[in-house]
Amino acid sequence: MSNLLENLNPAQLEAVKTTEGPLLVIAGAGSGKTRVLTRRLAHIVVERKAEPYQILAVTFTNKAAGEMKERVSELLGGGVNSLNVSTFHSFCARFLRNESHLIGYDSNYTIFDAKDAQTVVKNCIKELGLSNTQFTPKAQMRKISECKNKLISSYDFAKSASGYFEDATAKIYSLYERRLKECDAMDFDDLIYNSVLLLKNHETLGAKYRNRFKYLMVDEYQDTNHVQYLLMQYLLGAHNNLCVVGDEDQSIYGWRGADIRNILDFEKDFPGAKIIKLEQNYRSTNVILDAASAVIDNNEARKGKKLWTDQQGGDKIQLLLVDTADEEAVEVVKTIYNKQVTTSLKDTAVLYRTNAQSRAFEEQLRRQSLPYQIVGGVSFYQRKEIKDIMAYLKLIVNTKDDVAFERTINYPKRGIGAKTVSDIALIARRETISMYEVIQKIDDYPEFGARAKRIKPFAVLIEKYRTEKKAMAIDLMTQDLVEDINLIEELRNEDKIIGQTKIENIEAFIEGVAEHVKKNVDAALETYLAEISLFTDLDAYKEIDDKVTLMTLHAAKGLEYDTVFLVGLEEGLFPLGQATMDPMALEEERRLFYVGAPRAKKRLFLSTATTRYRFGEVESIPSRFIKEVPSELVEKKDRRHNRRYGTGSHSNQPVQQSFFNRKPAMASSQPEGVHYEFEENEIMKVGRIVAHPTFGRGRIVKVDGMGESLRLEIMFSGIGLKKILAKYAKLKIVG
DNA sequence: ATTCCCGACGTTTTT
DNA sequence: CGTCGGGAAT
Repeated sequence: MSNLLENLNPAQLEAVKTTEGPLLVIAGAGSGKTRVLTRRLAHIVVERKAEPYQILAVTFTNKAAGEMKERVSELLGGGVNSLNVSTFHSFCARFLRNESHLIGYDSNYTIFDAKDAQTVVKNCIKELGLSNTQFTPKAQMRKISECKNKLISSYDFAKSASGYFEDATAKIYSLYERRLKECDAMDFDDLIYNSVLLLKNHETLGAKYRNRFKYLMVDEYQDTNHVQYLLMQYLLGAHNNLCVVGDEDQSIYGWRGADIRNILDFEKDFPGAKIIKLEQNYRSTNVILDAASAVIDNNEARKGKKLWTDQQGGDKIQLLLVDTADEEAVEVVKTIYNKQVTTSLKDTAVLYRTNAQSRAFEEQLRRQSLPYQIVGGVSFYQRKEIKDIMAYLKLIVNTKDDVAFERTINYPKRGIGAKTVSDIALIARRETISMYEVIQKIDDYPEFGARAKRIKPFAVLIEKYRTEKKAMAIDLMTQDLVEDINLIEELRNEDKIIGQTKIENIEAFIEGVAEHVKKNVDAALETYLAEISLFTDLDAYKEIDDKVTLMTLHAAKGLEYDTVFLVGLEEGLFPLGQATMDPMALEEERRLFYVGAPRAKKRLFLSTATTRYRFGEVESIPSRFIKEVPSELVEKKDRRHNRRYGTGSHSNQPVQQSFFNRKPAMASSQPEGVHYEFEENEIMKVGRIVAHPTFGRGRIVKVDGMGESLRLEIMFSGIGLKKILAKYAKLKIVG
């Protein structure tokens, strides 16, 4: 197995061979980080320093964990199942399955996703009688999450809270915690938070795990937050064998509590730590690296590192200037289309700052019949129909899960209205039992009259599957359940067209369960649910298909493509909104650019539009990041119809443009500063034939309002009458 | 209980 | 254009 140490540059070799004591590996983009991590792990095993199960390696995504596991397994000649390579969240979830009884949780506790958690917060705000405009679930959830990431309990928070707003948040936080506990549920943050508390407060437990793991490794260390940092501290035994790999310049999760100090202070935290820098890049051309380096050089908070490559030169970076987001998509797709001959589609990616930007590209790619896939956005497991069926399964596993109860009790319809549900909730609170328990004993509560009859079958149904899940393969059980509740029928009735895709999703879900069963005979529903609760869309992504990939910059981390289009480089979009005002946030945006650019191996395209719709139509000015790229590395392509603005010039007079008046304006190449005040109705009048991106062709039958609030009623062939707000619908006039 | 219509909101990034 | 909540109609 001596080949473990072959084909490594000196720094990489050093990192692989340094197995003892604290080690920080600073790994620039494309510097062979994964190679080092996997070789190092395999090296420890081969040298018999530890058994595979005594090594713990943590990453952030399931995908990264899966890859690492696979590659280590290959290096070791396969068949090694006992490797502990997992994400922070899944490691903790498993840990808690074994140990959560110590904090009063059942081992079959439920994991609430972000949306479930927010629903609970919303209910708490309502229950406390607080104004839901002053206290939005989103903002409160964020504060709670922030606390948990810093290991601040609701109790601690309440103690230090001052003023009306903080007091209210404290109340929401503690009620939220109580509700979670009552549901036997944890949110994402709890998984790590509770694990840390357990290790901290139960000395014997801590000792057990510290004894067990002889080597710890953390990938993407720059993205760890405080609790994650603590988790590693509590797992780290006296041997001090902690290896962290990261790159402070790639820290892009500050908004999720990632604490860049973890990596910056590593030497302070672990005296005598060895530091190895991997600075040779094996991925991108010199041009691309120079551009990325030049931009990141504008940041203050960094250790300083210089990436280099021996691939000299390379294609210049193409800067594309266009008028609108739509034309940006047209130009990008045109370029992809022409490049197909030289670059296969699977080696091409379009990266953007926000998911909302994907639409225009999707539309154009579809128009050109170029296959594409979107990574991220609405994940499969977040779709309504999937969450619905999962809610049934969750309730079957954990009847205390009131969120699942409320989701399933009247879907598909059983004639149980809001009133009955809130009555059930009230009694559940009063008796401190779960909502499900209330309906099980419904006859005991005189509050329910004849209505109770309608609820009973639901309890019978759930009980049936609680028994069935013990005796039956879970894929067959799920299939049964779907038939039992008539879900397919229900979906078909809701909407003919949309229903069909939902039905397909349900079928795909069942297929997924079946696959899981194939891999794990006797698979338990409990563990399967736990697993998929931590899945993301990213994890399913494979680069096998020959498709163009569309995703956010965040999602692109760790991936690489021959050709990359970095789009929407405009002030306010990238860097995004508030970040332009806040220096720290701006640095994070800059790091995001630094993460994104070297995703390109050979060719990098940047693009900017001069107008873009974001909350009304606003004029965009080019991103400062464009100016930070040395101009000799850039080739400019101006595809604007109306070149009123230079690349860097600012127009202090925003041009009021709506979708409708823009078209004629462009055609007639107007001089600067002209306002195009068309009477929209001139164009959008009854009888006109228009094309809608999703509904197809249709005829305008009614026009209402004007300007921003112009409303149209359009009769679409095959679909029917639709009411549409013209401001948003991307309509084209056809006749 | 359910359905439908209106207005008000909203967009970062994700385990 | 989505989702959500409120309120009225059925």
